[in-house]
Amino acid sequence: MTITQLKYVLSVAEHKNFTVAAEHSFVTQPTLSMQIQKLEDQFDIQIFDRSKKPIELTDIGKKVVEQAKIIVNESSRITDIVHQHKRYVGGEFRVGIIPTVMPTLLPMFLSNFTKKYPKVKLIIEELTTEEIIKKILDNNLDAGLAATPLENEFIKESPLYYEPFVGLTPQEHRLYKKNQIEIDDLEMEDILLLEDGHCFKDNIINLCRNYKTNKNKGFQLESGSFDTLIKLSKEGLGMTLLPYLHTLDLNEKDKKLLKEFKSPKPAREISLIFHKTQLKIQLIEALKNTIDGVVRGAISFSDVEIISPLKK
Amino acid sequence: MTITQLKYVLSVAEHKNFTVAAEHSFVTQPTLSMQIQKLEDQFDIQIFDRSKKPIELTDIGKKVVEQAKIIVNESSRITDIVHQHKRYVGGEFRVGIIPTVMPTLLPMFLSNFTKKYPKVKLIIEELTTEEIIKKILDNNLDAGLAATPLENEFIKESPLYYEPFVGLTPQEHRLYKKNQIEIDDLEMEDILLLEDGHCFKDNIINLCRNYKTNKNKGFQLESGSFDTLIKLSKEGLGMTLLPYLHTLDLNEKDKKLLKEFKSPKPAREISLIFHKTQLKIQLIEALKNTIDGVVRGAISFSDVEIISPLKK
DNA sequence: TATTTTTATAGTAAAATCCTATAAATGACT
DNA sequence: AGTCATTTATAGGATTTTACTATAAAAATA
Repeated sequence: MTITQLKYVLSVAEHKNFTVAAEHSFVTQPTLSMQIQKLEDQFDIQIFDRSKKPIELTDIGKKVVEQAKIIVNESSRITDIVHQHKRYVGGEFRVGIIPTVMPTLLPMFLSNFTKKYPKVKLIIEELTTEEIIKKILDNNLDAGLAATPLENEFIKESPLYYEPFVGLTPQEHRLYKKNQIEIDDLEMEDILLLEDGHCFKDNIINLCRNYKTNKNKGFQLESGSFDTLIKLSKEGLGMTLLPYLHTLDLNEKDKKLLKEFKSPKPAREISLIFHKTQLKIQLIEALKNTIDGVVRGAISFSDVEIISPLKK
Repeated sequence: MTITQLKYVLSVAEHKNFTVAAEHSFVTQPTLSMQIQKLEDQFDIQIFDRSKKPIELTDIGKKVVEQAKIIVNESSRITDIVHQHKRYVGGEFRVGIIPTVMPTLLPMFLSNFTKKYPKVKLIIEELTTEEIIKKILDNNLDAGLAATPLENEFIKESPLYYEPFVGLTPQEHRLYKKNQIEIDDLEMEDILLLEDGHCFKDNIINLCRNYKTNKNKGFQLESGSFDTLIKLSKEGLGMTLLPYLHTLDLNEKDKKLLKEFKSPKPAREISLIFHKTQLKIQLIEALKNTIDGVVRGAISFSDVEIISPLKK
């Protein structure tokens, strides 16, 4: 039994197809087929049921795949251990970023990072907080950028910045006249929210819920992007709340609609998160330092009240 | 990197010698040396400091060895998983037995077991309870026979029998006249005990401590074998306590010195113990069934009071 | 039935692994 | 220091393994 064979098995288990699996493993299909056959012969088992289309795992195949995952995963850690020892900053670095952070933060640090660490192959994925956590725990992701605190015992959080919520009120809105708004001013019913899955939505819900009972009237509108929310808001459908960094690239006209909160401003905490075992710690620290550097100029609120991003 | 290379590394780490390691790996020394060099070259590290005699691990070498242990261990589990699926009862089966159980129990089941399961290569080691637990947790042992309960969260216990303690009193002893003895009769000071490390000693200490404060006078004599204790006892140095099965092969003269406890007799619980993950579960169940079978005829006390084998 | 897609097999080239023989290095001992 | 013994490294070749190309066989689709 070799690690290579196990990788081939995992590839077929993933793609349910020998030909595709072979391509992803950068070998020809006969090579992969024969190695898997060898493994099956050695243990005298069938890992795959080739009669089904698409190919299925047998009962014992499922167990073997589970164990193979562990072995391949643990094997890949040796490389990390060596890199860590050498303080080598390079190799693949897979980072997940939540959608409400991606468009504002990524442009700020991406080119800086790739220039400073040319040997790192940065792989960025836009994912929800739940997906990021799951992938970090499964070792399918090396780090994530998400709103915290997450209260997950296996995940470590390293806060990067506090991003206040900023109100955006249409001219007809009851709060339009106010210079600054307060949490108590908010009425859950007339706030336009992002669709489910975005932790920013949960941030807002928690923000309101902290100070008054949620009347639970159901939200009239849910959208996946702030741009849509802003447009709808300007149509007079209600106010909305934006994360601070998103307000920076509004046009001058729209900026007039913004309403800051009174200090301490309610804010979300954005952190670099990663597995407690701290694999690829140099890469993580390199990324943290890079983001710290670019963020310092753009956002540095300290007198804030952190709102939880968790569904209650 | 291959699993074979990692095994070679572990072998050298264990034996601190390439030549010896090669023998234990059933390859020639150049083969092993070259494979280790290949691994070192691939990661561009030195795993071993060959200038030291005997060979030492480098700092990074230690980390690599730790990870290699995990990988090799997880790899070996695949075989177990396949065997388990096939309900195959065979292969190596490593069992640790505590010294006070070994001589009485092993002869009872050994030949039965090897006859019934000729494909199993049974490897028996005499070890203390602590050593058995450690080795089970490290996957250096598949099962153990020890006094329970152990209160270890990773170890499962499957009780086999309850073995009462039996007193042995010399003729001059104050208890010699009694027909049956009671726990309250015991005086810690005049009981001859096994030396430290035997859980049977802790059994006895717990037995006495349960009913009267230990006067902590220090024990006059400690020995590693019951035979010695019996001889010393007959010299008039005090009474001693034996596990029931040990009393069966005393000569007739000595048997007259035995004093049973009143029911419920204090007893130790002897269990088959193994890792919660239940690797090699068929083998474990095969062994349990075999022992159950032979034990039923020899020992079947039920109205007993189980004494803890743990140091308090 | 013909066509396409997918997996298995055959034969061969490339590579990796292991062996024997031997050199080099290290330590021990005279 | 010089010799011997022990241990690790190197060289060269045999064997085995892995991977490739080409193609057959099987299954699914049309």
